[in-house]
Amino acid sequence: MKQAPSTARAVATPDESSAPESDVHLGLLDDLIPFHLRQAQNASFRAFARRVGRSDLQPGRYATMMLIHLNPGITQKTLSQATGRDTSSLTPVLRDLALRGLIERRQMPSDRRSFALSLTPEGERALEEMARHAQAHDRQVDAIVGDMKQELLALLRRITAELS
Amino acid sequence: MKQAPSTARAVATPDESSAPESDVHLGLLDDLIPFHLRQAQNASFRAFARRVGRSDLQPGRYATMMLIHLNPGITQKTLSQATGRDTSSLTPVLRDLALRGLIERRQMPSDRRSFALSLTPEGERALEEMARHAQAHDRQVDAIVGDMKQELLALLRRITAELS
DNA sequence: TATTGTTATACTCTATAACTATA
DNA sequence: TATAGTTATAGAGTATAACAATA
Repeated sequence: MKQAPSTARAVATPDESSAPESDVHLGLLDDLIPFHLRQAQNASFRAFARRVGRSDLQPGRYATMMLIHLNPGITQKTLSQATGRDTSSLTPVLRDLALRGLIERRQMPSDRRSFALSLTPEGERALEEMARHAQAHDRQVDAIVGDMKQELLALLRRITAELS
Repeated sequence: MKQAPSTARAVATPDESSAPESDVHLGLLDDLIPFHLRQAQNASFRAFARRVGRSDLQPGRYATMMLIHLNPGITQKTLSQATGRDTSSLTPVLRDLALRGLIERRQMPSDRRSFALSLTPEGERALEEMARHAQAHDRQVDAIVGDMKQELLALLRRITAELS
């Protein structure tokens, strides 16, 4: 992910606009959606990680567990599609979660190649603890966005859908 | 980074809303800004990477080079602040770019602890080639967002600023 | 003492290719 | 033949801690 600028500018002389971090010139970057999408996502992730701190469950595992919680019996294939990852990326994550007793994998009788995923009671507890941090984070971002939330969500969903 | 949901839902029975990837239930996730921020950023990055293909310059290097281009003489410290990374994360990236002849590092006479970064002519050429891909990507995202672009940029900038 | 940057090290996330087992 | 998932392997990106050079 990253940004996407445009024509390169000759040398210095950039015009600043908003100065997100320091007084670094962003030039044309400042008008590009992919750039700011990344900056915002990055800031949001770090803020969330800061909240979670040295918790047992790391931020990266949260979406995975939440999706399993919301879709008990989901297979790895479906889960990988939902998050846009290859199934091989999911294997070590799920193995780790299973080893720690947070998820359960049951071979499906109908198709023994597949495994139905679900959270264990301990997994549900871990998820709820993480959810407390997440809720605080969500509320903070909601407050920043204010009454534009629905419009923002609509735009983000559209970007995701059309670029997938 | 990830998303942040909230209260866990008991078992199945999730209400879907928008079905971004497959027909996976998103439940409360679907109403959370951090979640969709990540999904959109992820989709945007992948779309950009797809465009660039097996190019010499990878997407991850693009923002770094663009910022050096826009701010010739910038130091590693300032650059790391602008992108929210630790200086130690930047070291290998800059070393690689320097080895490939794309950037130049001049020790500053005023403070010999610092190095002034700039693109070489070859670096400028590489950046311009990458910028062509980026422009096409930018235009695609612009088209998706339509006339809401300025509002979206304003929201993303605000999220970045307030969570930093 | 404080700051810029590097080194050593480690961890997370991700992918590709080859593979197993099922279908 | 095609699909679900694993293994082996690799690469990108990031961080912390200890350090060197300089301020």
